[in-house]
Amino acid sequence: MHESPQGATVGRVVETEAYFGPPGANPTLARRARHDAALAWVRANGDPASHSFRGPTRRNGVMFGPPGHAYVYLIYGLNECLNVSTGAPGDPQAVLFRALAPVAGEELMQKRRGVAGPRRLASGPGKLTTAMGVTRAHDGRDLTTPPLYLAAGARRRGRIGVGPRVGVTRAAHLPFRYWIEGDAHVSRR
DNA sequence: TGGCAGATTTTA
DNA sequence: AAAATCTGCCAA
Repeated sequence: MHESPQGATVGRVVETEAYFGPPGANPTLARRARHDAALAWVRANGDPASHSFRGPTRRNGVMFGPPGHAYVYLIYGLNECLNVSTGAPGDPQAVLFRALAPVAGEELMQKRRGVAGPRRLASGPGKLTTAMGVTRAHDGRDLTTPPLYLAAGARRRGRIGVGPRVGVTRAAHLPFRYWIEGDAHVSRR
């Protein structure tokens, strides 16, 4: 949910990816058999695909701070990506929000996206931040309080798909991407 | 200090 | 398929 001067936009999270840190950290996920091997690998090798893998920088500093804060960075020179820090201070984990199903403020999302069509307004990490009006100005913000915050809500029925993270070349085998199976607003491959 | 790869999206 | 275009990282 983002309450901006332009209006409010709300989305239901339908796709995320998990990122961990350097070797020896404490990777934590819901207990699933297929994750046991992956988490053991991360404990030993760290997560080379994570921005925090090589230690703190000006860009990734939020990942090393307390959980529940926005980590927003620029990718490929033009798109911004929104993450939430999830590890305890010093444990640089984060979850990338890859796609939302619009719930409210669709007109504003369309305006921000510069499109007329009602569908697929936030089906990708860059499209998501554009639609929600999230920029690097939100980097470090507490995501538990307005204007930009996460709120508990009813979860859509359906299985949660699990697979490799998109666009990742290092540690490409790790199954840390999650999506609502069958949801039309998941990003396409 | 230069070169390049990168958690992407859009257009030809 | 390829451009747009910024950052962090590593080599020199």
